[in-house]
Amino acid sequence: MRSKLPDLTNYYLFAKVAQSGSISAAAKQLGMPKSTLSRRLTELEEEQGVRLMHRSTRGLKLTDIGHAFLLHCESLVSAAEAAQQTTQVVQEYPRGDIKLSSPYAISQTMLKRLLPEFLERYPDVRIQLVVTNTPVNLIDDGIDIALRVRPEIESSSLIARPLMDAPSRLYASPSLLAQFGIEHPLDLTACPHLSLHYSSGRYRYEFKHQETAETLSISYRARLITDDMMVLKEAAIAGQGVVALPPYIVDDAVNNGLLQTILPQWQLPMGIMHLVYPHRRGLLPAVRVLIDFLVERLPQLDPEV
Amino acid sequence: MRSKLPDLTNYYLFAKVAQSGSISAAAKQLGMPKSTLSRRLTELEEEQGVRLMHRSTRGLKLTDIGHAFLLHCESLVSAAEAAQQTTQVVQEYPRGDIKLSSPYAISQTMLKRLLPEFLERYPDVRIQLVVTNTPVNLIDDGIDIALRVRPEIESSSLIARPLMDAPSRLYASPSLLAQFGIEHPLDLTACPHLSLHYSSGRYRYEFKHQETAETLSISYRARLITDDMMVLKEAAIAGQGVVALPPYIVDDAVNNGLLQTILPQWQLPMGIMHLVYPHRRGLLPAVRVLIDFLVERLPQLDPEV
DNA sequence: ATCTATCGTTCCAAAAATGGAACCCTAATT
DNA sequence: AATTAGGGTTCCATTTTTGGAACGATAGAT
Repeated sequence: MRSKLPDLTNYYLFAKVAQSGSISAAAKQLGMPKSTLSRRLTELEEEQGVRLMHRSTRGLKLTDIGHAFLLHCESLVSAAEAAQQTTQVVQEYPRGDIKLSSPYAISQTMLKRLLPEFLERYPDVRIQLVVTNTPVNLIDDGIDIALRVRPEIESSSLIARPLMDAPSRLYASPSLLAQFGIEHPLDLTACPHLSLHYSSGRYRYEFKHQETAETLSISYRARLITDDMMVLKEAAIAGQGVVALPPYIVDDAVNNGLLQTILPQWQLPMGIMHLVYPHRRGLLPAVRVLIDFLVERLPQLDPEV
Repeated sequence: MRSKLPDLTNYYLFAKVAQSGSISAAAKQLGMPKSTLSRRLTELEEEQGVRLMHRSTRGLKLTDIGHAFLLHCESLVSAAEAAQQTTQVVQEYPRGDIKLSSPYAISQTMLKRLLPEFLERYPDVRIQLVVTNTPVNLIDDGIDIALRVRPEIESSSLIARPLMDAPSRLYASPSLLAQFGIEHPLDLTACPHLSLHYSSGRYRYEFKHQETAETLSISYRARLITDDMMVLKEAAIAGQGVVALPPYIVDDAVNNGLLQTILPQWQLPMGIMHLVYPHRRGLLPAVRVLIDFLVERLPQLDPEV
């Protein structure tokens, strides 16, 4: 434990004065009054209990100890300048490392097409893409930007930017539909289901009729539960059950006739795809341009898989 | 020119906080209120324009840039500690380098006998003995202690410690005295002289009778002028002239009958042997003990050559 | 689900640092 | 020898910083 903590700025000032050879010259160079400089050097000497420089009317002269002390002060100044440089260089233009978090689905359908373009445009930016369907803690995991799809944007200390609506629809294979003719939500109680994993444990469809606004809640027990939308898609194509997925995931399969939309009149809760980041202030250029890039390009992305 | 100079203490505080993992812990460790610490870290981030750490209710977590910044801060702290050590280690006990200045005469008759004892007593002290008869500028030449013999102690910004009176007396060889019977100062106008070099150019004896207090000033032109008292002594022994010298230089020659004291009733101006050093405050132990040693031992030194 | 301990931040009166002017001192110049 | 220019120091009203207390927020415990 230290009873009195030293003002390291005095070390820096001492180095400057030693270089200049006089307090007056150093004061002019530093743009500070010589009275302050004089006082702080005296403080430094008293704090150290040692005379570092002899005063005369024509300037200063370092003592032997002053010389030895100066050597370390100079390396201190170098370290300070190096530290400063690490923070300044990343602010000049987009450069440096970004850690981006995304769910599988978005990564595989969208980011894989967008990120190469971004990297091309900003050659000094490196991206670490963390793909996971489990919720991430931006701060604990050191994430700069996270892409999320949630029923609503949760308030938190993070900044959120909505990107696009992410509706889900029900899909099934023609073969399954042939087996279970599904004309109404209540018909779903009879057929098998596939589902994303919900940590809440609430496996149910919250339907709302798009014209009558009638609501209907159907519980189900899924035969296959996973975080991987692509696995669900393939299982659905194989006729293993009904599944709720975002259209952009299954559009190609629908176009090819491998899957069909079920109950188009009944809407499922809308998800909102958005990105979050820790704060607006002190946003690095690299992070800022990636946010801007994603905000601009993701909503306009043509879903063609 | 820098418009706003950074407070390097904040770098140090940041390093401490990064180590501790929280502001509260670091505040306790540093013995400062956490409000100050919090404020100064915020200052640091604003000054750098970058977020160095993410705050949460359970502590702090460095950003990537914070980590990079920390590396340099740690080397800054190391430099500061090394600097501090250079000033502290010489204050613990007498150790380190001393530059001591002395005239030839004192060096050859006194210091040569005293310094070995001092070095023996303080094994971690090194002495650089600068022997010269020309006046030295303590500050320009980096002298810690200077021995001087002057008619009076000049006032200056230096600290002076009187050691002993340094009277001069007139000496000559028996052969010279046989040739020039000297019974009165006026007899000196006829005989040859040897003299120390006086930059003032005033070569004269300022006599004062020790009983009548009568004064008498005798000018002379010396046949040999030098800074080296030993040369003068040998020349006097060789019968080349009358010379004014301190007794301790010539005592052995007087005892051996090689020289004789002239005009013992007439006193020459007293010199004062003293030592000077730049300041009392911040005196290093090594310098202090050498001063004490010289003040104690030099006056008591038995002149036996 | 509620409570609690502990974190970081904010507030504002008190304490400390600041800096322009005046000052003293001495080396270099006249 | 007298003068002057240029250096470091001191003074004190002003500005800035400080730090104990109150506050707000949240992760972990009950």
